[in-house]
Parts: sequence; C-alpha cells; structure tokens
Amino acid sequence: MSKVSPRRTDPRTHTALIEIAAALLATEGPQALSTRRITAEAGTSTMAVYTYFGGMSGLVREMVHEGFQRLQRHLTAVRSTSDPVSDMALLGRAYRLNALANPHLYSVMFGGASLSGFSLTDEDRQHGRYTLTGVVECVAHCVSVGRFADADVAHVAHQMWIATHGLVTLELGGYLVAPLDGDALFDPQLVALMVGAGDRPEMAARSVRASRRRIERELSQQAG
Amino acid sequence: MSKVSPRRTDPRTHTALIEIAAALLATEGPQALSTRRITAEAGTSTMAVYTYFGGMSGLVREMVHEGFQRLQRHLTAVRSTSDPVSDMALLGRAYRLNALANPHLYSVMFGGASLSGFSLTDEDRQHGRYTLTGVVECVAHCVSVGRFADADVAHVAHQMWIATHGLVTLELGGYLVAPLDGDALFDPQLVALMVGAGDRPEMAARSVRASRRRIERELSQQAG
DNA sequence: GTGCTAAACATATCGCCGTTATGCAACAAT
DNA sequence: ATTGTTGCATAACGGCGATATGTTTAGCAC
Repeated sequence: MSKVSPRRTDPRTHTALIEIAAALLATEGPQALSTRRITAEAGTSTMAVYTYFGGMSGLVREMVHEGFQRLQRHLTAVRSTSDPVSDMALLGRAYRLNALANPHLYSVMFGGASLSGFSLTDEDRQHGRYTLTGVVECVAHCVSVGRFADADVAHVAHQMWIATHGLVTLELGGYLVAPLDGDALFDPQLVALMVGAGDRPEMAARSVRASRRRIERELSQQAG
Repeated sequence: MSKVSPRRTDPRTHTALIEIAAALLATEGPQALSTRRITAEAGTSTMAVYTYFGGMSGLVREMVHEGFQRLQRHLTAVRSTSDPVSDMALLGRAYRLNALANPHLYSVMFGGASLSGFSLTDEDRQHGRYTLTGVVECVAHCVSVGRFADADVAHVAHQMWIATHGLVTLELGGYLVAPLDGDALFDPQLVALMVGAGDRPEMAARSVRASRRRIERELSQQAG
C-alpha cells in the first residue's frame, strides 16, 4: 500500500503542448497537427503526447475544451445593453466573430473535422451545447420584457443557434461569396428569425415589416 | 508530332473505384477511405487511383461531384405541388433527407471534412452553390404568386439554405438531442424563416402568428 | 545519504498512410 | 515486326499514430 510519488509531469509542458498545437492548427490547418510536429516544436519526444494526453485524441480533446471555454468567455463578455433584442444580436455577432477568428478550431469543435480518427464524445458535445445557456437566458429576457412571444425559449434559442452556425460554417467553407457574403447575410438572418420565431403575435395590427424595421433599427444602433 | 494511342483505361474500373469509395465512406466513415482499401476491394493495385484520378484528392473530388449531382437530382425531383410555399418546405426536407442519408458525404461536401489534405476548389464550391438555383426559383415563384414580399429572392434563398444547412450539420454532429432534435426543429425553423424573411408585409392587419399558422397548416397538409 | 520504486521520457520499431520510382506487359502506329 | 507509349503491378520512400523497450529522474523508506 506504499504510495510512491515519483517524478511528476510539468504543467508548463502540458500547456505548452496545447498552445503549440492550437497555434499550429490556427496557422497551418488540421493537417499540420501531428505528434512529431508538436513535440519537435516543444523540444520533447513524441512520447510526451502520450504521457500528458494519452494520445493525439486526448490532446485534440483538451484543445477543443479550451476552444469551448474561450467561446463561452466571448459570449458572457457581451451582455450589457438595456435592450435584450439587441443583446441577442450582439451574442450572435460575438459567436460569429469568435468562429471567424479561429476557423480551424471551430471546424473541429462543431464541424466534426475528422482529425486522424478523433471524434467528440457526448460529454464534449455537452460543452458545446453549454453555449446555448446564454442564448436561452437572452431569449427568456426578451420574453420577460414582452418583446418576444411566450414560446418555448429553448426552442427559439436553438433556432438562433442553428441559423448562426449554418451561416458560419458555410462562410468558413467558402460558400458565401460577395455580394451575398457573411457580412451581408448575418444581420438580416438574425432579424428574420427574431421576427419569425420570436416576435410577439399580439400586436396584430403591426405588420411583419414593421417588426422587422423596428428590430433593424435597434440593431443598427448597436452596429458601432 | 506522332500521336500514339496505346491501351486505354477501363471506364468500368473508373466507376467501380468511385462506387467502392462511396460505399466505404458511407459505411465506415472518412478514415476508411484509403488507396489501399479501395484498390484492394476493386482487385487492382494502388496505382489505379493515380492513373484514373491523379491521386486520392481526385477520387474524392469526383465522389463529391457525384454527391452534388445526386443532391441536385433529389431536389429537382420535388417540384410538384400547386402551392410554392409548400414546395419550399418540400425542397428543404429533400435537402435534409439527402444529407441524413449520406452523412459522411455531406460532411465532405459542405463541412470541409479534411480528408487527408483534400480541399475543395472554387469550382467544386460552385457545384455546391448550384443547389441554390432550385431554391431561388421556388422563392421567385412564391413572390410571383404574391405569397412572399418582392425582396431579393437570392437573399431569401440563401437564408433558407443557411438555416437548413445549419440544422443538418448540427444534427449530423450530434448536437441536437431529444426533445429538441432535428425532427422537432426542422419545420418550425422553416416556418419561422418564411414568416420572417419572406412573408408579405402588405397584409398589415394579419399578425405574425396568423402568417405562421397559415404556413404551418400548408406544411402539415404536405407532411404525409 | 542510500537504495528502491515508479513514473517521465528518449529511442527504436511497427503497421498504416499517400505518393513515387521502376519494370513489364499490352497495344496502336509505322 | 518493330517501336513507342501507356496501363498498371511491385516495391520503395517519407511521414503518420501508436507501442515496446530501455534509460533517467524524482520522491519515499530507512
């Protein structure tokens, strides 16, 4: 039962490997991610990947978790406006900008970019779905102040997420070309969804276009 | 200047290789796609991939083109209803069902699943964007019969595509779990977008909910 | 301080991959 | 029949993730 504590791992090497891998993924894409490349830049042998992460999958997994946390940080750093509808737009923009800033990482996180047999577990995906909590709260806020109908907030939040994710992935894939590129499509997409999925039906006298114009006005005030 | 025409390639081998690769991709996923695997099942040597396709990328590219053509066929086989709004929903459903039927292929086509350094060219992406022509026509039809506002039809078609693609990719990635899975989210997403992005604003007296209900009714009639 | 043990790590190797060099058989042109 | 070009099998190359094996080092008992 004697517990011996031999040489322990160096946490600096741990983070260094992940940072090197993240930089490699960001600058040269997924095919540059190899144990030999990473460990060579870290000054160790390939075994380091196995002692620290149990293999390439483990390293990628921790990198993905880091990406989820960074996305979460970007999203939670948003809430500030007095208008919850504008907040939703800001959430979507932050989501998109984070994805555009780390395109390869986003592909691994949500696109399932097959990285040498790496695949996410259900627990990993839960981290991804955690992104939604902020959106759900924002939708609930919109409902509570009477801007959105009292529908299923999780449902509406999912629709926002789906649309934003779809635009981002097509944009990253190079499928959105000018003049209908991501910049041109993003805000109108959000507006359309907020009108169609969230807006209050009680104001029957107001047309769809009136709702759209109102939301567009609020968004443009937040554009700067 | 003497042109000699020695032994020609066998077109049956050409298609056999692509079909084997497609079957392999569909049944065992992207990591099962290897020259050795494919050529072994075809009864040839690995060189066949290079004489017929110039390498693995060429084979994947032709496979992707085949996938685009199949998607296009699925979509063009849809138009039949008298109501263009219902047609749009049917288009979206066909798009989604095609993707769910060939998830790995769809990932390669649109997700940019990095298949051993394979990446699409702009010309490949044009084939993907060709998908939109049917949707654009359908939106134009909705406008022509007075169901949609006279907005930019390409813009609206893009929004439909974006939302459908987003739902499909998240669904394929395993991010949509019950009770808010793809089945539950798909039709409402389409309805919301049609209401918010396409519906006519002129009928100012009708509420957003009225528009939604009308579209939902028309979709449910087409559900069978 | 001195062993002892177990973990960290380097080295070498394995089986796989895409790709390429080489060689030979097959066929069209002459 | 000869010749030249191409299809394609064989074998090899470099690189990959992973593993087996040996070496070094850190911490504990004494």
